[in-house]
Amino acid sequence: MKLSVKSDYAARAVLWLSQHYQEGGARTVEEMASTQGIPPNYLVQILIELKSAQIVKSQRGKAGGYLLARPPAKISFGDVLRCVHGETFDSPGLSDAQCPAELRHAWRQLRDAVNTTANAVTFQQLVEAGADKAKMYDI
Amino acid sequence: MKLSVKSDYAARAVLWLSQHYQEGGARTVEEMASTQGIPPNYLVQILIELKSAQIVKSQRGKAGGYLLARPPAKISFGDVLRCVHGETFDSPGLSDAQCPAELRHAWRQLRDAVNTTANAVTFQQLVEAGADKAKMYDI
DNA sequence: TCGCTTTTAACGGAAAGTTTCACGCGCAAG
DNA sequence: CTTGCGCGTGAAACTTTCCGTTAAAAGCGA
Repeated sequence: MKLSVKSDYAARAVLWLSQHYQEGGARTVEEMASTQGIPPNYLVQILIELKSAQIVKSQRGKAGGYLLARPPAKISFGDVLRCVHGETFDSPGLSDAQCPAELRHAWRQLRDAVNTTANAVTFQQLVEAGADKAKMYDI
Repeated sequence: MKLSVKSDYAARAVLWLSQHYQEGGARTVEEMASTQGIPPNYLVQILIELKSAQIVKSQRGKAGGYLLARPPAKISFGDVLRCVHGETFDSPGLSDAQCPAELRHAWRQLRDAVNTTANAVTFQQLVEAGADKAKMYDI
């Protein structure tokens, strides 16, 4: 089960915004795209989806750009995945009546496993993990 | 993250072969396809992949067909998923150097969660779960 | 040899994913 | 109030994967 780059791009964007959340100002798409290695025009589309999911918000005009809609501690990995793809995990078997009941049960187990772990990871945690690692190199 | 019908078809096929494992004989593709609601010509391709992964084996000629290569207790859900798709879980971020280390860690957590739960489910368990449920209706 | 089955390769339409382009809109500073 | 900067939006072009079909080759048993 291979998922597309879109979710990776989205996660990078949210992580980067999380790392700059303290500073408060809005960040431009261009800066985000160049530092994260994402095609700028594609990133725009992703950010719009993230915005309609209330994960980020935007400011227009001069000094405009994007920033998180809420603190990184309140944004989970699952939130971002659900925004980009429909669900964190989905199989045709889950909605096909032809699929045997015992098999659907297995699919549900997988879905639940992904959901719980994805919901447990917040971007606050990721930022702290990155900061800790950076601190190690400071010694 | 939506996965294709292919894995569902493959799981149904293996489950069905598991349910007939005791009887010993080989089952034809045609029978499998019609009872499980799978396009026969597509099922052929899937079975060949399952065969090359040593999950099923085949017999040619009259009274030919497919049967499991080993007991259902030794076949996990993860085995079938890995056969059909490359891995049970894969994100571009896992292999892209551009992806921040802390993010890759999150991807790994998800991958590991899927792997462990998918490996924990055997087709023996699924068959028993189905049999138990059938027994309930016998009363 | 003949009929039954798997095996293999190739084909093609449909859908999704990825990227780029062009132009309209809103805010704020000058 | 105009102008410049950056977001907003839709659509086009392109690539890749998915899904299923077709047809011919080859093995096995009677």
